[in-house]
Amino acid sequence: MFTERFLRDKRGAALDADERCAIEAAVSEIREIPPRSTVVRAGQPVQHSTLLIDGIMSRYIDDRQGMRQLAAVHFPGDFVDLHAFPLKVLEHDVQTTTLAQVAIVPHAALEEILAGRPQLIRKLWFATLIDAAMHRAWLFRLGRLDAVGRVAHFLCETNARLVAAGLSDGRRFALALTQSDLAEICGLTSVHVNRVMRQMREERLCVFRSSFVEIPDPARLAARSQFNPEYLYLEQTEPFRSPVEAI
Amino acid sequence: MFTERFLRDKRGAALDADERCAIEAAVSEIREIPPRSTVVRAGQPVQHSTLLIDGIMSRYIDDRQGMRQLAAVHFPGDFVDLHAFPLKVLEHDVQTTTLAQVAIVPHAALEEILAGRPQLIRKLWFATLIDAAMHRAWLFRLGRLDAVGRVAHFLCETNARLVAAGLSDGRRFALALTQSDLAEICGLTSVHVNRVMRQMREERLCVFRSSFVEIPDPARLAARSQFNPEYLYLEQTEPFRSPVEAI
DNA sequence: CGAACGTTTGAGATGACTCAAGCGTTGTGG
DNA sequence: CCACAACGCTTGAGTCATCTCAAACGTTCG
Repeated sequence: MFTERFLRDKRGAALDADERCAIEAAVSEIREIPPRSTVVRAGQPVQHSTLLIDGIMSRYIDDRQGMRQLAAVHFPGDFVDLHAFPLKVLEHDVQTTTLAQVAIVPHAALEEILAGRPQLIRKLWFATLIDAAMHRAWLFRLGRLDAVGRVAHFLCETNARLVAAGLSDGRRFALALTQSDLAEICGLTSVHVNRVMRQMREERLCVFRSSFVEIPDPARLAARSQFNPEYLYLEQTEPFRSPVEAI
Repeated sequence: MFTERFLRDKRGAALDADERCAIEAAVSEIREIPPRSTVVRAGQPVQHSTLLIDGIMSRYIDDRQGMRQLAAVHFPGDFVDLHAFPLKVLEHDVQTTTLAQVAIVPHAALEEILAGRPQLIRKLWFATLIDAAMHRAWLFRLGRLDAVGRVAHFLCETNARLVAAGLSDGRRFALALTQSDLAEICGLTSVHVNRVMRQMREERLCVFRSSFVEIPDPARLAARSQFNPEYLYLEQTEPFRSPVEAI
């Protein structure tokens, strides 16, 4: 079901059968949303949150000149705008990046199922704090890495998350992002992302072509970008060790 | 008392008398911590959280070459590492920046007072999500602003937060940070921060000297840095309007 | 008085940006 | 079924913001 991937593989926060049933019961609707559609606009009251079943969504802040900075990218299993549940209003926009299938969870229904389940509240809180931990990793990426490092760091993170979601084998995965998306994630221009991708290809760090990422040596990519998966609070971090490190 | 400033001025999340009493009862100890002391180290289990009463603390991630990226700066009234309560372990370090006076809240005691207070849980959750919203604003700052914009944005944010805490009159406030601290906040080198400060002084955007900040025209500084205080979820945003805008 | 620390300035290097153009693919309407 | 528009990718040339390295200066504190 659609709660299958939510919090799975998160250290000590995986949902039990009752909690999954409860969340599924709180879903009012399953919906398909076209690509590049705004789901939540900054400053507007939010009555429900969306659990992403399929596709990619993102959260971002625009500047006055039309430049955009992404603050998060969401993959299947993410409770995209759960933040809006305690906050009531968001200060940023939420958009589908690709065609997305989502489960709508009205806040009123969420409120009801949380009534007798203090542990579930704690797990939802935990989930939002992992988002915050990812924000911090992104701050490190933008503040202290060069262009190649930033892209590499993002791809390491994405690989790790998709492995946890069962959507990457650790070296290859589908990723329906454009070079412009990558630029908005990494605080770069799309032109420069293009040059970075070429360099990474030449150095055999990673190949990103036609919505597909291939990482020949995940440990080398992680080293280049100082990627340390601790902040994802995953159950086990084995998949991120290279054969060389593991020996 | 030391809970006086916590969540004050936060839209719809201010503590009531009972909640403040409860938190104060949960405090095990008031402590002074010398400047530049590490309070929490990444990866180590945390048993208590610290409510900052006086001074400045910060949370950061170091890279391999000794460069540091701050992810948050905390002022009096902030529940500094409340994140550690649901997370149990942090993925970043927490340090005092100046001499700090803190109230220690053991997680076990916090657990007890939360038992019969679902509203308080919600408010603590809210408080951690405001930190996440600040992280997003910082991402925008690092990803899309130039050096002057970044420093200006940080000073606008700090001014707004200190106004809410009663520690700034909206134009002048004490800020015991070095130019190196500012560099670690803004993803710059301290040398460049120095040049930026000079430029801002020359353009009368703001003067930062001997731990004191003076902003002649807050609206102009906000415009230069595209600062929009929405993400701080403050009760009223009046103090951030310039006389010109207000008319 | 000297050490430590923070600030200030200069000169030169470089990484990322801007502007501009061309190319390839996809989808759509004549 | 072709033409063309729209979009994303690629590349080049030149510019500019920020960095690095280096040195000097001021202040504080023991």
